[in-house]
Amino acid sequence: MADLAARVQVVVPTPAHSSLGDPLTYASEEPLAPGSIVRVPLGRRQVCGVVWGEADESVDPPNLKPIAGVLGELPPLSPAWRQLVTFTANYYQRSLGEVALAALPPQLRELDAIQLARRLRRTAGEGTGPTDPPHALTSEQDAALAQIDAGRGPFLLFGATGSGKTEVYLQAVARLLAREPEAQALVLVPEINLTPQLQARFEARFGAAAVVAMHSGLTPPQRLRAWIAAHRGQARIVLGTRMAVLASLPTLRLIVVDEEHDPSYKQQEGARYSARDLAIYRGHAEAVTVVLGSATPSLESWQACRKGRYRQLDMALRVGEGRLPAVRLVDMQHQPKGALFSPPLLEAIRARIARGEQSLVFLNRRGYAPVLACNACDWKSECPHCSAFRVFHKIDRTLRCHHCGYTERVPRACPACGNVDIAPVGRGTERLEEQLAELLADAQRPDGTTARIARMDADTTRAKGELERQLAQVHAGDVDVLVGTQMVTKGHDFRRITLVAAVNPDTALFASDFRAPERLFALLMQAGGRAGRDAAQAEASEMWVQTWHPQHPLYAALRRHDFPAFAEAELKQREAAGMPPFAYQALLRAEARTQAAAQAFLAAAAAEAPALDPSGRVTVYAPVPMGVQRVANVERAQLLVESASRPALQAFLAAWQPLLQATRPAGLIRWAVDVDPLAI
DNA sequence: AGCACGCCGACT
DNA sequence: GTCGGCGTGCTC
Repeated sequence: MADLAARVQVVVPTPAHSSLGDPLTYASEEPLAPGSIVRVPLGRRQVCGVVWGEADESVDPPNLKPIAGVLGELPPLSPAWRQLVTFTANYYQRSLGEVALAALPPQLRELDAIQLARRLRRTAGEGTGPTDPPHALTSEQDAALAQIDAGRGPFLLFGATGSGKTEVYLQAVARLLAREPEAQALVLVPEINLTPQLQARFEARFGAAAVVAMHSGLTPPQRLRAWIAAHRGQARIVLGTRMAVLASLPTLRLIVVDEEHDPSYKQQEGARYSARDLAIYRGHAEAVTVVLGSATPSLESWQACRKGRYRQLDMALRVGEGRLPAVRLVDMQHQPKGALFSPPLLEAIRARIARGEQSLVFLNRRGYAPVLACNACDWKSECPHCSAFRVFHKIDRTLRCHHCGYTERVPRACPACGNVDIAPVGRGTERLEEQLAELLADAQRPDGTTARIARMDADTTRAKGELERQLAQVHAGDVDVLVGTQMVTKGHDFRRITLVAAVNPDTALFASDFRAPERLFALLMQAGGRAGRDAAQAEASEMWVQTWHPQHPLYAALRRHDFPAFAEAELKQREAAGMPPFAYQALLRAEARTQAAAQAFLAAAAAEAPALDPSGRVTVYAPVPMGVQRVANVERAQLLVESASRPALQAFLAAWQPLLQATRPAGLIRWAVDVDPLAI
């Protein structure tokens, strides 16, 4: 072999459980700076990797391969970025390479040095300059900003919907850039859908050239361009979804996490990180100001404020004359049996239609009905590949499995007994739309025409551009009643909506998932926030909740728009039950051919536990099948690990990892650890 | 995770 | 007789 003087350690995108979790050693003609992006041979293929350091001279593996290429035109990734990746990999039990490469734009993996050089020469367009001057601040906004200016936080900006949190973010960024023109700000939002609106506001304020978007909806070249602009410190403001928290930002000074309670911040596959938690870590490690914003903060963040770890900034008032809608609870026990819409709600919707106002009705279930059942035998529309029912979609007469996607035409007769009398059980948004159309057939708009009802959910917005088209329709006033899943409650600014109704939210009150009430409260508050955004209509705005438990404390707090009371009550329960945020959790998940094989792996893993935790600070529970036990013919089971001490849990997981790698029973397909799971 | 090699069922 | 199923093993 040629004289390759240097040895470098390189992280490559291999999973932690492949026994290739550690950096690999390669030969190089010259030393390479840590953080350099390289291409290296791995087995029979070539992969992208990141130089992590110099290899120990004493070890001399027999078959050192040489580095295949270096993307030398890019500055190396900074020590701070590598530290962030290291922390993320350790904390979430993944390999360095998997996290590092997931944080780089996918196209970077395919380019060689020459192709990259060509891309780098292409300069970015000018774009429009700022058009929107700073708005006048309320005293609450002013006070919040003063605090953000004075300290690093982390801050929790607790502001009602409509209290002007976005203006605080904008001016916090403006003040930062005025102070430090080279600084960078990172603004995170929960969903791709919400980036265009926010991007428009930031571009209007700072000019298009200052802002780049970073999310999975971009094309590969757009993503590469955005990443490079951030990495070279050219982009002043990076606006993105959770993935953006891992972006290379050499002069980062401020991180904003909008709607910090939103579950979308937790990645649900691969490295299952929480972008909100990593933002906090990054703020701490890189001396960066962090602002979390929400009208309904996560109980984790709320508790951190109570303990003085975060600084709470209150903004209780709506900007202008706006006020939060009155909450009306309909006691369904006093309504006609089996009615999906109670008469008073229906009446309220009619009144809105007659006045030319809009209503928003939501139900968190797609399709026409969740199950189709035979009236003669016990056949139900089970999915042959999953332990779940296929959902009846009337619109194209299909039965669709929402877990594996398996779709069939609805049978003419019962497949089991031949009976033609098969009927939908339960209801989804399609059926809601249909029933509402019948019930409101005689409702008249101010001009005497009939009411127009539309539905918006994942099914109607799947096609590209459909979401925007439907939103525009609502804005234009072409819709009187909008029916949808909870996607209609997120962020969209519907000016003419004066009634929001939750048709059947009770299920979350008694769900087995201990976070269900927290999510329900946030959902209902957010939904209520859709109504009465226009000050002129705020008086008439109402949030309707149909419930069988009108006396439930959650609804009592909702009625007063009293998140603090809800949070106090919920935290008290969590503390008594020893649940997060008073305990830290991790799940070990296994997928296998058979349920027995999945559980055997988990049981073997659990058997190792006592030796790893002699002080007994970590509790390992028994393996259980997952809620939906079988998906696409794969059996799934999981095991909960819990500790009151985060370091104890972390130490346990770190010690457990190599043992898990060694346990490989027959039939096991894969396994993964989920640290700080959102649902168990 | 890829991507190989390696042994058992239905097609030209 | 081959094409191809996916089970196990390896990658500096």
